[in-house]
Amino acid sequence: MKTPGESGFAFPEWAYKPESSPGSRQIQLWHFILELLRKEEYHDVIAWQGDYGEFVIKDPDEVARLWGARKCKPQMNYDKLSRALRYYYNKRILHKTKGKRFTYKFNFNKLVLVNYPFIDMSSTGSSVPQSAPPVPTGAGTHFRFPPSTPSEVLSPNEDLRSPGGMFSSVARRMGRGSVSDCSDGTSVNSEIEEGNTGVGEERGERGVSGGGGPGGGGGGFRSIIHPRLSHETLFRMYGGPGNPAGHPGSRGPTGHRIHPEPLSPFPVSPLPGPGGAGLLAPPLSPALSMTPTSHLTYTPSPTLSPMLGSHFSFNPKDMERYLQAHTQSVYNYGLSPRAFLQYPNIVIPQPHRPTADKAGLAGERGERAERATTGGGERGGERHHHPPLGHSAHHHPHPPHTAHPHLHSHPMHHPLHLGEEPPHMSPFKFKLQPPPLGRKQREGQSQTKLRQSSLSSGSGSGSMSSTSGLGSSLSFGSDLSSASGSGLVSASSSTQSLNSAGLPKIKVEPISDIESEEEVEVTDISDEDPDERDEEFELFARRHSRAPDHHHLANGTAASHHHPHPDEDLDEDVFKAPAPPPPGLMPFFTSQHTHSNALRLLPTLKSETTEPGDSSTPPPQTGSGESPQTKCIPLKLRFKRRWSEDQRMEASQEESDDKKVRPEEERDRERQSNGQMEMDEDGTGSGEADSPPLLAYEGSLATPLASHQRVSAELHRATAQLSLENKDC
DNA sequence: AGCGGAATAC
DNA sequence: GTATTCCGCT
Repeated sequence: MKTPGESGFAFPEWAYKPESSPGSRQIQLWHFILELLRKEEYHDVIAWQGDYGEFVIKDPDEVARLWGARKCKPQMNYDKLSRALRYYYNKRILHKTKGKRFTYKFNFNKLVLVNYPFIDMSSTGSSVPQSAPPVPTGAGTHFRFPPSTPSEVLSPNEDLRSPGGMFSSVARRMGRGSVSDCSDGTSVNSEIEEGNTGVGEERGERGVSGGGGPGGGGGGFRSIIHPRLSHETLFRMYGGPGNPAGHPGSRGPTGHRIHPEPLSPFPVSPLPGPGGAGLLAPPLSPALSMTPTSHLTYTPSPTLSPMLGSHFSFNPKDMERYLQAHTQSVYNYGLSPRAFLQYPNIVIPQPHRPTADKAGLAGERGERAERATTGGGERGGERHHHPPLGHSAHHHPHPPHTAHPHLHSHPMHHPLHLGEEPPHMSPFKFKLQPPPLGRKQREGQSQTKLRQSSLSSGSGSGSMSSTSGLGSSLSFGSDLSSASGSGLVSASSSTQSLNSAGLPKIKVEPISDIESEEEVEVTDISDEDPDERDEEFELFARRHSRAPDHHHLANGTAASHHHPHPDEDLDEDVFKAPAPPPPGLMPFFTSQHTHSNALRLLPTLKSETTEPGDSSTPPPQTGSGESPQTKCIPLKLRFKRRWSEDQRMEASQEESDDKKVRPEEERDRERQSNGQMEMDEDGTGSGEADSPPLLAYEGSLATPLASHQRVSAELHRATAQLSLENKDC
């Protein structure tokens, strides 16, 4: 399916189809929600508000009505609609903002951040608000993250959250897809159309699609990522192409968005990219991120990157900005630190968060004004983050349990650490911690435990929470390490390093992510912190987790396989793939993304890595030595892949875990595997699989040492390196 | 208000 | 696989 391979693009075939099949193809509620959110006409019924990605349903009944109209379910009501919304919790597409009525939040952070770390901000030109996650640009495309217009309430700074944009492609898709709509198959707008009736007719079709004109600013975005999903959507949202700055209010219905390509389903076609690049990526994910693989059908492959085709352009400044933004997001939104992992060396300034909430909510409308545009001003240095959020502060309120102190104190504190977080300044990014127990173990020890008491094991088994944290961190770390190759890696790396060097014979099994996921999820998806973290986490974890068999690590080749889950693969690549950096360079960019992207760019590499484009293609051989290219690819990578595959198997469980039950079979499998795995004690292996290393980021953060300068330098280096990679390899 | 199980529709 | 419908429980 996925396939884009065929096309060469990332987009799956289905993407091109308008219609779609049932199931997922039909318009999905979240798409619909986004659609409404992007339209000014509906601001009275639903609007962005609060944190990034957060929206409030001002008129539940109306929203339900609209939805019902769209789906031809006259009996629809908020209760039902909300049920549907709740199903998204597990998928991580959404979560409830606790304490706020009718307020939900999209999990964009992870999507963006994780998936598209590199973005060409420059192209965008505008500065990105911190909160807004950067968007990747496609080759030609630029995404604009920041929302152009906030629908409503954004504070000036905060715009970000509100994605004013639209996601044209999605919309289109929907439109087309909408066939099923009751309304008429035709309309593009169908979704809303109904709304038309109700609300405004004008919104007409065109509106829907809008894609983006680049309007103002920057954006043109047409690109997209994945058609199907949300990537696009998401991005667009942020980007707001239409006008980003544009503004909203003003534009009339007509104005709204114009879309260049009304027909095309995906707009994007676009991406003219460079070679296939065009595409980009698939994305990320929302699917991924959002959905764990299994959930969404469409799962796009996470592949990669946006960068594929595109250019990778990013300049240090941008990166900084991005990082900052990212940071901000993390802080504000409680993202997982993982995010930082990518840039281990970089130190990001911590955002300030205002404690106070944005009171703004109330004032929404007035505010909405144009803050969007301005956002940019600041820059990077420190953008203050004005965080959007006041809410950040308030969020917490809820639960004590969750309580993250994150607020004020370090941002990092997320719960992850739970209690432990040694700050460490060491150069290493990662902290060593004991790896979490394998699922099996855990289970074995106490199956019950998990649920019963998270606390129970505390350290050993690790309480759930803790465990997760660790696990993730570790795993991630490993990735990083591999990627970077350089010193960054610390602990975890050890294992990997071996791998890279030689190959690993070890099979590591990650500890299950599951836990972490579970934990998080279990705990509360809703919570911001946890959530996000989870999500990100998930991404990683999932990928890894799926391992099938462990088999052959030794070979290295094996890996290749791939195919397994396209998504996953991609993900893996994306995340993991670290190219081996030239030895000296890259310390910092090791991030998987980078590499992966780089790799992708390179044809040769590609083969190995699986491509981005499509997941479908598995790289055939990755044999180790085979190709010259190989050199480019680090053993580690291979190893990882392999590993990941192995994990996948397990992972699959994870997903399911998330929620609830896993099949026993899997469990068994896991157990077995675990048994093998145990070795990783260092965590490397293990951890890695799943999780990202918080640590790492912690460390980095913690270390003030790195200064911006340093960062810059690194960025430059990284850039340089990338170039190299591209060329060469 | 919100959650989530269960059955069911598509 | 998603969403709808119902419904009992907080």
